[in-house]
Amino acid sequence: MKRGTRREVERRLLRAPKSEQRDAAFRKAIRQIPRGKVATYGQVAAAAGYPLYHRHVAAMLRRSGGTLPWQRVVGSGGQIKLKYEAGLEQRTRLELEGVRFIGKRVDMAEHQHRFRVWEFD
DNA sequence: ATCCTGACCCAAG
DNA sequence: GCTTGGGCCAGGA
Repeated sequence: MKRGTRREVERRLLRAPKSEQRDAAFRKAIRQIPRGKVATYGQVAAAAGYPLYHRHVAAMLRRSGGTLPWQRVVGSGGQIKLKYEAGLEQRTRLELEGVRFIGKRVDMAEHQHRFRVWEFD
């Protein structure tokens, strides 16, 4: 993927619709979740600077194909929100990263990612 | 403008 | 553990 100078990126963002900026912020937050850790939709939204936009994180994830570690985003309490096969795949992917489950939920005490507070933009 | 929908969330019962 | 109802917000029809 082409990088672009910081200036170009900034200019593109200014021109972009608000929803694009939001999604970019979501993606940025999600990319910061390391292997073996997870964050909730709400935490991603808040970390990105958009509290109350948890549903939109899900919407963005749904559209965005493959480019993100989507399996690391779960529902509150560590619940997997995807249904059927997709849900199983997410669980499998997480377990492959070493994430342990307690029943149907991710062991959040052990695997929840804490976003650093100083990463605004 | 209205109505519906969603990989959500939370408090109740 | 459930199930329900309400709140939340933007996008699409």
